[in-house]
Amino acid sequence: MPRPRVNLLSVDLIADAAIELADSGDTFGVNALARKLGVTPSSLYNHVDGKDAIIELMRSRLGARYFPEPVTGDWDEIVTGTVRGLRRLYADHPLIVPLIVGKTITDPGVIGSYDRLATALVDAGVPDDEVLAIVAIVDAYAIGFGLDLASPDEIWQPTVPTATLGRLITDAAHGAERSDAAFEIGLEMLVASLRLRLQNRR
Amino acid sequence: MPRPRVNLLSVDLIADAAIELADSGDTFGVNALARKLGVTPSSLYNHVDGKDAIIELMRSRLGARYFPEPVTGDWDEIVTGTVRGLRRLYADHPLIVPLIVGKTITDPGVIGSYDRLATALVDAGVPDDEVLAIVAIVDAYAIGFGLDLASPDEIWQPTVPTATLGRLITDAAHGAERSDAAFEIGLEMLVASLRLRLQNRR
DNA sequence: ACCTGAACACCGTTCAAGT
DNA sequence: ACCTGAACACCGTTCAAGT
Repeated sequence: MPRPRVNLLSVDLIADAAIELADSGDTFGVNALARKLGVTPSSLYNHVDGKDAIIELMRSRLGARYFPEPVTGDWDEIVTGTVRGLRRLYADHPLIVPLIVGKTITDPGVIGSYDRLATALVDAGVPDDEVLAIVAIVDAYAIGFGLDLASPDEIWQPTVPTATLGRLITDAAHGAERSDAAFEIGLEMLVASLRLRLQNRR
Repeated sequence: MPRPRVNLLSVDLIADAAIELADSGDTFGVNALARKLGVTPSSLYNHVDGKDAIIELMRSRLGARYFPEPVTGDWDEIVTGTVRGLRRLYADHPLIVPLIVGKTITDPGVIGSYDRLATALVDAGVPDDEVLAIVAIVDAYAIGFGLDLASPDEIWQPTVPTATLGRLITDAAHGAERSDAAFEIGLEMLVASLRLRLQNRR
């Protein structure tokens, strides 16, 4: 019964199924993932090192998918390219954001992306002790918009009368175009602010 | 044996213990919380509606503690006041951020804070369909800096050589003052951008 | 009204046993 | 090398039983 001639699992299969499971909205977990793959939970441990490793695997796989090649160019092109990529990733897979937020990043590919961003900022003249903060801001901006795209009517759920919030939430058709426009404006603001900050430093 | 003459639990006791537990870094959960309170897990359900309700209770209690009175003033004062308050909250309790992020906000006090911010933006002339996005950005900015303050050397953990990131992480003494300065600069950038955006709309 | 203790369905993880 | 099945310690939640 055990061990069919052709393998049932692989790291890639697990990663893809994990992403699908998270996207579906069902509660994410090792057991549910095994169920989805038609396999016993313990089988997964032949390929992967537990739940956290699976989550890191999802980050890695999505990173590779949304950044098939390194973002290059001037520092501002790297910033906008990276933020736009992250935003598409989070917009397409908003439900993985709560899963990965706050978890340590180890995947070499993803580390490489942040490293190139940090290098570009250093090369552009940003003082060392501010680079990490700026990278974090850039990341937070993308995550924030990803979460916003997810479903704003689930972020705030007023149980008492409100002056403005309740009306805005019900009014918000929440079209992708409108959110896209707001995102681009915010990104321009971000880059303009960084540019200003750089000029003052030189 | 059960039911001592004086109650062992109350909503406030549970909330405070939950915050302490989360801050301690031990894995957060109903069982661990009950253990900390010297009580059976099922006892908690006489006062509180389960794990998610406890987390929302933590948000409520911390919100009341860090915003003892409503933030008032012009829209920009409300923005800066709210962001600074949120940032102090997240900086003092960084480990609750992963717990609350992405979870629906229902607490009337916290809803009220966001409602006042939204109202101020509407009054200042921000178009309805952009207010929610801006509120989300403001929130993401505070959360991002809260996470950043937590422990940056745990966010990125390079396993391969890096050009810049590894050096910055080891160099970053990560003093509170330096992070404070970066936060204030970023906040000024944020408000300046919003102000510019408002002028163009009028 | 408030707490216990038993029970339930479910976690994530380990490991011996099979091929 | 890869999968199963049993086992483990642990979840969150419900509920009858006690005072």
